[in-house]
Amino acid sequence: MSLFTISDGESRVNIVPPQPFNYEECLVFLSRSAQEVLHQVKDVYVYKLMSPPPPHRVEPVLLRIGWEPAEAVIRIEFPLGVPSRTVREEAGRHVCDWFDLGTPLAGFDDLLRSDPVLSRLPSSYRGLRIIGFPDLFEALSWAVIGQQINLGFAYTLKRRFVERFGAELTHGGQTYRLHPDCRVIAELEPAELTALQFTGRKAEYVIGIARAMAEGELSRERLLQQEQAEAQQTLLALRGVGAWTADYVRMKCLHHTDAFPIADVGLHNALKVLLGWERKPTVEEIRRMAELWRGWEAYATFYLWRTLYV
DNA sequence: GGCCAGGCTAGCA
DNA sequence: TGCTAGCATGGC
Repeated sequence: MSLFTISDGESRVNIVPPQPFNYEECLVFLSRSAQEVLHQVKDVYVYKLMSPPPPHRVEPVLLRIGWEPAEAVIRIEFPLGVPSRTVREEAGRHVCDWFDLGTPLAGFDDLLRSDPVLSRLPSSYRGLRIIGFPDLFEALSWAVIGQQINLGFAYTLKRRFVERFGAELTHGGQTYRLHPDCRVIAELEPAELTALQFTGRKAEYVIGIARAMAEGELSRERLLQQEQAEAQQTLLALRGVGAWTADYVRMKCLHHTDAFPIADVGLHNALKVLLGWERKPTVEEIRRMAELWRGWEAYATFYLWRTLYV
């Protein structure tokens, strides 16, 4: 049985999310960077372009996602016109995937109250879900781009990458964009990415990953069929993917709630502040405090990151 | 100008 | 298996 219910209202799609679910908190996360190019938050709506599933590869579909408090539903509308039922259903699945509505949060909810560290988090976070990446190539590209550089510059690189190689659609004076397709990136030479100020290494990594995906050696479907540890090994075998990236991708794309990018600098900073320490905790110290989080490390990390967004 | 940034690889002991 | 130099660049 599915945790969420999608109903097709002909012109729009309603999703009844599982409890707890907190749309406001999801908006905070989605608004965290003014440099984001793959979605826009306006008022209480999120706009996102979705590539329709094959064989419906026609135009990308613009989604307007909102919250209907009276009915407690997530509502998806289609500003460019109502697409076919198949595409509407895909849009429903896409949003459920993006907002991680398939994960029952009751266990983590208990942890938020009982854990000595996590109970320090604002209770207003309750119902925040891991906003992820339905697209594996997007998840891997973003992780590689963000390695060892400050986030502001990471967003700059992503914006150039998306604007240069992604599909776009303009509506009402606003341009909406799709993440570049792996088949496009697979054909590039590193120089075409270093021209955007990717380092030589990042250029090689992203193109190598794109080629593995374009050739069918690597796919989200296959990773989802694997056990969590096996998926980790599959990801680690990719050049440019270390433990942090593999955990990040499992957390944000495969919905693995035990994924734990423990070396993450943002996680360390968040814990330092939350605990009121003078220094950042060591990885060993984090490992010990995370013993109680077993199975929920990904959500603990995501909630700790949330403290960094003011 | 120095240090840090949502790390990773290759080489070495 | 474990450690580290080197990578490369922007932001502060």
